Amino acid sequence: MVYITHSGENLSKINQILKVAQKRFGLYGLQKTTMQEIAFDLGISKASLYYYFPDKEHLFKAVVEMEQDVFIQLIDDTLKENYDPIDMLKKFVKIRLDYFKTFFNLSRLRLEEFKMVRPLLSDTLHQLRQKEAEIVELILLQGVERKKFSISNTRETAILFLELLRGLRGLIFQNKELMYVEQEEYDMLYTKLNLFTDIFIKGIMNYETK
Amino acid sequence: MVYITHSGENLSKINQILKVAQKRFGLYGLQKTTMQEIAFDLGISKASLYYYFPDKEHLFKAVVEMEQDVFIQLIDDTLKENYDPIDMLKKFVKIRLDYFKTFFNLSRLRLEEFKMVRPLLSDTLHQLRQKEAEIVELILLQGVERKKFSISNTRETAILFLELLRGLRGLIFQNKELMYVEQEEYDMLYTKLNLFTDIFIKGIMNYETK
DNA sequence: TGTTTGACTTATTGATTTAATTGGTCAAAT
DNA sequence: ATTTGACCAATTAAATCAATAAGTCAAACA
Repeated sequence: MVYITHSGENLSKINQILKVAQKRFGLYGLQKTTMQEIAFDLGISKASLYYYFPDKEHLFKAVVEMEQDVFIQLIDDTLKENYDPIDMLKKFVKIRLDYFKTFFNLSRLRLEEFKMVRPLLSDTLHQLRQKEAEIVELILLQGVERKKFSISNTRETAILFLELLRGLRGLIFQNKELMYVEQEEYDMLYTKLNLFTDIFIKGIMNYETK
Repeated sequence: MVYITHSGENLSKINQILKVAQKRFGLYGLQKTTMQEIAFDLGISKASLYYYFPDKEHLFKAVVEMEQDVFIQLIDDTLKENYDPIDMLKKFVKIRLDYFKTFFNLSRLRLEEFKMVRPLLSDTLHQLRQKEAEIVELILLQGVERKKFSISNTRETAILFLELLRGLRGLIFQNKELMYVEQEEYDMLYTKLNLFTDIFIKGIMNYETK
């Protein structure tokens, strides 16, 4: 994950840096956070920061990757407790929304900046998408196995499902300059997501062996 | 539609202006098109242009409204020939995509500019959304009447369906600076839209009285 | 050897000014 | 009713310069 591999003793230091950086980046975004500020928060010099991370972008990337790991871990843990594919899919939608709620509202990124950052996070975001697709496909496959779902191409369907979720969420930002979302908007989105998920589930249900 | 109501003789002149303006706006967008250029294309002076339209924004708005009228008319005409709700929904999706294909590829707007233009077109776009919602709801209602669909809230479902379409389309622009879309991307989107529409239709189907 | 730092250079950004372009007005002409 | 050249004000684009932040490095330290 991190650019330079460090010895055991300093892993906590890196985590320390990541935590502080996460807070700064979360509050002010990539552009409006300086390396000096992060160093100041840590009580070290800017030069020391560059000992652990080659540049600002790698540090930012490491923070985002850390956040994604937490998200994926949460999904994995929650789905372990569930066994009904339908419930799993619904749970997935909820956890996913909650994650993005905290993620986006912490980082009051301007949409313009998010565009700048995108190429940098391109592969990281791609990996997250892949991981999400795997999770959803797994759920769908379990549904097919138990004769609950009837899906010809589970991979394609999983990706479609995720893109529909993403698309629905994306509509919120269409009129905005800042990426800040009100609670009310999240509630509305959640209602829509549930309505959609119900229809989608019914749309992939197996009615033949009923 | 147009700001000033003119007498019969000059309606063609306004249409003439709209056509020329559409071409210019389509090629270069709102900002990079000057009133002088449009006037030059028409062979009249800039001041004459201001005789027909109070300002640049109203002219632009009139062009967009003209394009929307064409779209709605095409939808209405096509749906008149069809009577199966499922076919109608599929046709709607296709016509809608075709419309936006020509619309977006003509106007190579920068996404940044589109944001600037949005408030100006706010009510116009809202009207189009309303009209689209009416059309889709009508299709759904016909499906319910014929016991083909089972929908508790047709209005809500129609809006959801449209938002899912919009969201899916919106994903294309996420990585772009320019709003130009390759044919290949449209083909992929069309495949996804079809897959989605099939699942959605199955998701609102009535299986009880089968 | 692994870690830290102040002093330094270079690249970006922000503010400011100025010149050029463009949106919009109007009296006069047709 | 329609058209226009001349005009003004507002916006934009380019250029310049100052300030800030990114990133480097030799030396010090543990």
